[in-house]
Amino acid sequence: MNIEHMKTAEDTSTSNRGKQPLQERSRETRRRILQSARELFTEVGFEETTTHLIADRARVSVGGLYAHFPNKEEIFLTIMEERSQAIYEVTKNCVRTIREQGMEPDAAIDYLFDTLYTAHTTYGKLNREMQRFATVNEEAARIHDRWEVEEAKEIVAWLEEIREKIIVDDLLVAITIIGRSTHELFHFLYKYQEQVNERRILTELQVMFKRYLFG
Amino acid sequence: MNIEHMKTAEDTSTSNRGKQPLQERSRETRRRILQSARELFTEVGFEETTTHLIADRARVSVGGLYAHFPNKEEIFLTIMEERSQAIYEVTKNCVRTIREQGMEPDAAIDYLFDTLYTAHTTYGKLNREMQRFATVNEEAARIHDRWEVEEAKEIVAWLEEIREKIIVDDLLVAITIIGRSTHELFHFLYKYQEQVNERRILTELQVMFKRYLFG
Amino acid sequence: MNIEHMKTAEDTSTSNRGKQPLQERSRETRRRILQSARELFTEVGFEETTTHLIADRARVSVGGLYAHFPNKEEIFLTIMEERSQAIYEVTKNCVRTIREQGMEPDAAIDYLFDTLYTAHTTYGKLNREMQRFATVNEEAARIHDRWEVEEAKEIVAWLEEIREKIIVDDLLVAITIIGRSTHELFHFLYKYQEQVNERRILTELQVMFKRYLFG
Amino acid sequence: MNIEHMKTAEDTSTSNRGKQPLQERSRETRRRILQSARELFTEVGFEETTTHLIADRARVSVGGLYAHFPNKEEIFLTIMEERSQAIYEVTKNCVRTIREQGMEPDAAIDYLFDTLYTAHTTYGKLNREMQRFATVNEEAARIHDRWEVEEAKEIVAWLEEIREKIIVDDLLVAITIIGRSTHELFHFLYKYQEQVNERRILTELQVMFKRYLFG
DNA sequence: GATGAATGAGTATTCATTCAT
DNA sequence: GATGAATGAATACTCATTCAT
Repeated sequence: MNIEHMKTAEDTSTSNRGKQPLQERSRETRRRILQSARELFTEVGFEETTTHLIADRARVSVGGLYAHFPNKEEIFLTIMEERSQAIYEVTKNCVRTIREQGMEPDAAIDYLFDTLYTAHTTYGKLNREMQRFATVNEEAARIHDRWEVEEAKEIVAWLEEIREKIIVDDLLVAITIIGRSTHELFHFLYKYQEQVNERRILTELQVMFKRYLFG
Repeated sequence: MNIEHMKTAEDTSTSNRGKQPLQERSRETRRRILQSARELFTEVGFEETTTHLIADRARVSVGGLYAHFPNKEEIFLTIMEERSQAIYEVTKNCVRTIREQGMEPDAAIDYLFDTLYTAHTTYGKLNREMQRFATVNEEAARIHDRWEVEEAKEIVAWLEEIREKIIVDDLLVAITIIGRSTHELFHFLYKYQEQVNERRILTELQVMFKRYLFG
Repeated sequence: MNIEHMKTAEDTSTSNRGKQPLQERSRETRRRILQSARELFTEVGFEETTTHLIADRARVSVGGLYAHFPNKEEIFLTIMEERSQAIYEVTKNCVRTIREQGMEPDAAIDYLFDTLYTAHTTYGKLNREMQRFATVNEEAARIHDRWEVEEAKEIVAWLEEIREKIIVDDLLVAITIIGRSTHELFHFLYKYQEQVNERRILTELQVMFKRYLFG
Repeated sequence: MNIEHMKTAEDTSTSNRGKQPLQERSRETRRRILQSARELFTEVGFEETTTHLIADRARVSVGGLYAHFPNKEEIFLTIMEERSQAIYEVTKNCVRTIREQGMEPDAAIDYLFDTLYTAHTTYGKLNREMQRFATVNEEAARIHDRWEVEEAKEIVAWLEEIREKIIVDDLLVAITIIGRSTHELFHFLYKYQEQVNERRILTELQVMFKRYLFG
């Protein structure tokens, strides 16, 4: 992850992952496959999700799967791409709102993290599976890193605008630390939400970041 | 993970995972099996490590594996237990040294994190695999949580001693956040050590935690 | 084996053991698998028949086996069900013929046992394997008992019609004894057919039963 | 099984099955092995009884087993021989008692079958396992047949003495039929003793044989 | 394009037997 | 003689992928 040389996500656009079917019926089938796969990856993880399981749930034949995707891995990567982009969009919109409403830094941090937490929670287990996959699979690592950089860029751009209020030297390093910590804690909260005080921990996390950024 | 009701790890000591062979030859074999398995789990992860692979590398027959461990899972759990305890011991010794040398809080944080980072780096990928395994396997989750609690207790005990210097309300919540963030960043550093400025990020992490705890 | 509460076999019909494939090619494969398995179970018994052996002989891949049956056990049970039903049909038809032709009891017994012996001989060793399997496997025991009861019902029904010629009190007990003895002797004859006078022993068995039933 | 050319069991004496250890300690070990194996074969059958199980129960090492017997099969055969002889002795003693007490044929049949049933019941499942083993293993078949002939000879000898009361022509064939039927029914009674009227069926079996032999 | 039957290499695990100590 | 650690061939079963229809 070369955080220095940021490229925009569009450069290496992923829109042509798998085949791009021309007909409407086919697009609908592809959608159903992705939907089923996303559910299954979320419920039981990548390894435990068999191609038969995906096909059955999508009401497609196993062979049909391979008309749309070259292999199971590529199905996961497609979903990973989609999902990463979705999270990026949330961040981007957050930052826009913060700007438009001229939020105070403290309030902005609260707003940003609350929103992201909600976005994360929807596919809690899938996020973890994506992170794990990036450990094992080169292409997944590329996707993960690319979107992480995109997200960082959005936030850094905003922080630049309020640079004088920030006591941290290296914004990129700061965002890296904050980003990774956040993801880990989000996952922790997702997993132990029954046993810990979710709100309490989320708030404390915001306190830590505010103290770090603004003193 | 019930961080409130802390038990000491010794209570549920794991020293008798697998069979305890009587003969020296057997103990040596067991050691070789664990060594090979540890290497393979680190290199390619749990799923990709086959029993034949472990056996071959340990210069044991497949059957031999099963004379020492009831199944592949138990081999992993044994290694996980061992490794978790080792990390805990490092923490414990750190805290002792901090106390004995009467270190200043700031210096203590630096010392603690530098030491832990070194300890982590040795088996970087294995740590991640352990964390992932805890996601999927109940017994692994128990081991993970148990040792995490032990570690937290050590650090909290020290923080209590310098309570007046700390501006955080809930020490347990603080340690949870710090602990999780730390593990994640350690893993990040391990993975990208070639591409990022390791020292720079580690220092910045310490800065964040110091600001959070001491203002 | 509750011989008192007779249900008809049709109630718990087994026709849907394994998957019912839709395509003709698939049905043909299933037939080949059952054929090979039947041969092998007959030749070497259940334990010694490996899934690879069945697959090879059926000119199917191992995986193919599992597309048609969930496991090796179920293959055996399917064959057992089939075979048990076949024997039952023979009995049923015998009794019908006896009735239609108004056979004398003595002649009827001769006819019944000769016919059943022929039916048994075709799969002599398989019958024994089935009996043994019923010793070890609950479902096999159920199948065995169910069809034994069906057979007994047919014969008892006929005996009721000629009740006044029978000197035995409890027809059910009598049929149980006769049935079990018959199976055992049939197996004996099958095994030692080379070394003993088949006809001689079969005749003598009929004599014993006639004397027992009719005095 | 050539029932015509009867040899005495002593001819092919089995006394040298396995090694004949000289020392007392060794004989004691051998006894313990056979005892454990007999129990296990009875409880779970031949296949399910592992050499480790036998060794553990006999408080011997696995290797120790092989000092006394060349393989697992031979352990079974030794037990089979022993057990067959024991049953033969019961029959022999029965016949002696019948003779000494000058029992009437009817009473003698009752006495014989009641005694044999008791003898069988003690190792019900083991008997079945022996019979099954004789199906699969040549040597086991030889043992089975040899002792069956011995038993038959004892009974035939007695029947010869009361020849004028017997309406059956060929005593050997009669005894074969009776013997096989008896074993099968004994096993049936052993297996279903909870669900059927044991006494009722046993009595009826005796009735059948008496009618057959004496009219 | 779609189907689903078929493939077969790959997996964890078992267990009778051997043999160095 | 005895031990018990070690062997390794063998087993049932899985599943991503292919391909004839």
